Amino acid sequence: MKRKALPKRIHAKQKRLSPDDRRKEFVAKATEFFADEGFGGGTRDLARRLGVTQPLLYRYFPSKGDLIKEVYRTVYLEPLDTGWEKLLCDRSRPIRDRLQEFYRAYTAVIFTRKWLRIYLYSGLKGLDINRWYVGVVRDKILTRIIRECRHEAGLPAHTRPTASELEMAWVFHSGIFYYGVRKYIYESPVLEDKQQMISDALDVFLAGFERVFGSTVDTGRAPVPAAGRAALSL
Amino acid sequence: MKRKALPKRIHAKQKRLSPDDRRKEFVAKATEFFADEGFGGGTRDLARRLGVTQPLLYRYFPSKGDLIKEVYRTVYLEPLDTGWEKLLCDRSRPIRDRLQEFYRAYTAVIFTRKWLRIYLYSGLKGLDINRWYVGVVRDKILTRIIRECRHEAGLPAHTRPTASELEMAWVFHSGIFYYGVRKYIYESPVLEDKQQMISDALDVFLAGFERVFGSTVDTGRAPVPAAGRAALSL
DNA sequence: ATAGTTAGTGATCAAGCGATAAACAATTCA
DNA sequence: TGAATTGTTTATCGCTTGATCACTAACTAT
Repeated sequence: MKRKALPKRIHAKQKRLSPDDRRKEFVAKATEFFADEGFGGGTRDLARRLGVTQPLLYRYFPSKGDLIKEVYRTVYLEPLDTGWEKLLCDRSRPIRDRLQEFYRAYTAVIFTRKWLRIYLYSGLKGLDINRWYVGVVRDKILTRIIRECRHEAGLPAHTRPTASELEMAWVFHSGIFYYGVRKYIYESPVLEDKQQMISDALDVFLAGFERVFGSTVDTGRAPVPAAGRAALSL
Repeated sequence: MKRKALPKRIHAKQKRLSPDDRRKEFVAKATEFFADEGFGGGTRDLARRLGVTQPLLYRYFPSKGDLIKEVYRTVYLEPLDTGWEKLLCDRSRPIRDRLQEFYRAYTAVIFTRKWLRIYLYSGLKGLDINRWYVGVVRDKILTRIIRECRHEAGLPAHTRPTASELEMAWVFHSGIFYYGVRKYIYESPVLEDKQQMISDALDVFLAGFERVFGSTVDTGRAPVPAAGRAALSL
């Protein structure tokens, strides 16, 4: 591209990017690379994919582990905190709309081959950042969802969710999450229309939640239907 | 234990097991080992855990890959096919009981650190056996569940499930599945009572399914409530 | 007992790994 | 222009990996 004089040695490509751009490029492509190969992938293969030589990586990152940490940081933190909490709590809109929009936006971020694979790999490594992320989902998302569901059902919404309620929110959330795993990790055929999946899942969850945990306010049913939470009879 | 005369060399332990027992022991412990370390774990570490030397592995398995294949086989195939299909289709019992018992049994098999980790690792490798397993779950479990749900809701139960119905079964199933992942992979606190989680999830799913996909037969509601499957309004 | 078979071991190879040091090339500034 | 600086490569080190080979010791059959 931009080469003044032919160097004596035949260096196929010598870009000489600004350090900051180079670093960002390294982290971005390393994310893809480790998503594909797992974190056992070699630094030589990674460098080949980057179009540079392997030792150059060590000018930008002290060790492979540090590069990986940076990959984690960008994957986990970059897409987060985009006003989702406020969206979930905006009671001027119907709860169903809020949840639908939230999950549309949330899945638009995490339903990529890259994100899901890095997430699963880091989960298998038992990393702290993964535990932290699970905690964030629980406290910032699921707890709010339950609060809003309670409010909708005419239940007191200011107390902390019960363990059972939280668990149901997890089951619902994980069900949606696994749609992405099936599609991008297992590469299994899924319902092509993601929005409909979310919509249906929401319908099932909201209807079921109210019926199982809801009060008598607007249903006329007993608070906890006997058939609904019956003990296992076998 | 059983040593006639002290050998000249100090061989700490020389068990000399029958080949068949040895092989089984190797596969079993290799499963645990790879579940812990991932399939990148070294053969030397594995051998150390087995209490033998590394070359001995190659007397029983031509290569590390072959050993791993055998691990897959035992993990995936061994616990399968225990009459679950018949259980699901036994219409002499209430559908809720059947599903509850099925998921109690199913999760008793797969909710182990070992099973879940091997499953996730193999999924990330994109192995055929993993795709096969996903197909089995879809055809042998979820399709039957939907058929029974339809029967329960007074819908025709002999036609193949729609893509939407199948997707909802996946969301439900995955939600339960991920309870195990949260507990054994992320080691995150979960609702201690697994049975209650299953029970509640079932209640939500059954109530929601009937409301979203159900007919008018026993509910007196419109077949597809307008509010239930409304298009997203944003 | 003794010969034959085979489970198990120690030593080692070639290849690949992460990481380092020194040489070189491109840019910047005097 | 020439010196200093910094990005990039070549060459290489020490270590680990999967795999192999020759050998030893335990079991089996006669």
